[in-house]
Amino acid sequence: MSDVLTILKKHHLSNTDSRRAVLEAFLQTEIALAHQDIERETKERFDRVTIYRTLQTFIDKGIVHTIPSADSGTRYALCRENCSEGHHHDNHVHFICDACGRTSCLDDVAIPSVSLPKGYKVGKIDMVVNGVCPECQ
Amino acid sequence: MSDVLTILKKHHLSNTDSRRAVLEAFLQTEIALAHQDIERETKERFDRVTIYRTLQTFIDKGIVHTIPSADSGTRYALCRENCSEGHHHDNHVHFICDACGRTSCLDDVAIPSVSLPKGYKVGKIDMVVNGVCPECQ
DNA sequence: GTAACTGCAAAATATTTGCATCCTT
DNA sequence: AAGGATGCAAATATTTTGCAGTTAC
Repeated sequence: MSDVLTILKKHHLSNTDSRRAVLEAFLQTEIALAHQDIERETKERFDRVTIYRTLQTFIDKGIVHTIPSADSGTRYALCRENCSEGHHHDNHVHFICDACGRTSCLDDVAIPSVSLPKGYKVGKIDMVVNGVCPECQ
Repeated sequence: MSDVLTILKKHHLSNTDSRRAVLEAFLQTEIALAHQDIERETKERFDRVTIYRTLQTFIDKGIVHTIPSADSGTRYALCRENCSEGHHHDNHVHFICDACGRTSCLDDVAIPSVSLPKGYKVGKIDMVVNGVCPECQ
């Protein structure tokens, strides 16, 4: 069974055209995708709204995560492991290349721990590095 | 001379109503402000567009910085020090409270260093912690 | 067959641009 | 006086919602 169907089954999601196409778009790339990238990758076969809803479903189920950014818009990437419904565990650093604009997950770089002042309860931690990627050097 | 005028003068900006009002809004709060917060704080005296342009000017001059977020929209906070035109040096952790929704700068918490794989050139690093703030515990 | 998913229309929200006018220096 | 800043109108972009028709199981 294909990866795509495995993922859908694992998360108890029905097997629809748009879910398969969006998942395939993620599996075929190393980088994080913006909503617009996904429309293009799926060859405009699906309505914009359907893609928004599909992405939201995937986020709810722990299949993809969003990457924070101050400048560019929201980007999405596959969760590599351990994410379950309603609870993301992404613990890796994200990298945004200022030259090519691409966002990627550095799956092998763990977010270092940080200690906050007394009274703060820590949930999720995001770390986003901007710079120049190896391809653009 | 007021803080506000000192800041404007330091960055060679003309002394206008909207710039004074926006700066005062930042000086009167501990938390990061969204565009909409600023409209409210300045009592809708200024056009939405003017506030966008004022904020962009402040970012360009190194007076405020934006805080990345995956969910909520862009938020802005004063740079405490060391930022100069075209170059931000914010090295502190940002905190977003999931209970009250407020975003704040933890000026005393430095972003820990992280080493990336060979080939990546590091520019800016952002760290955003989500959780529950002391007031909401 | 039924609940869930999709497409379309439209609303709501966010941000940018052009231009004429006004204000700061 | 001159250049920059502002307000208004409008364009553009992004995301959400309602609803009727379609599809997966």
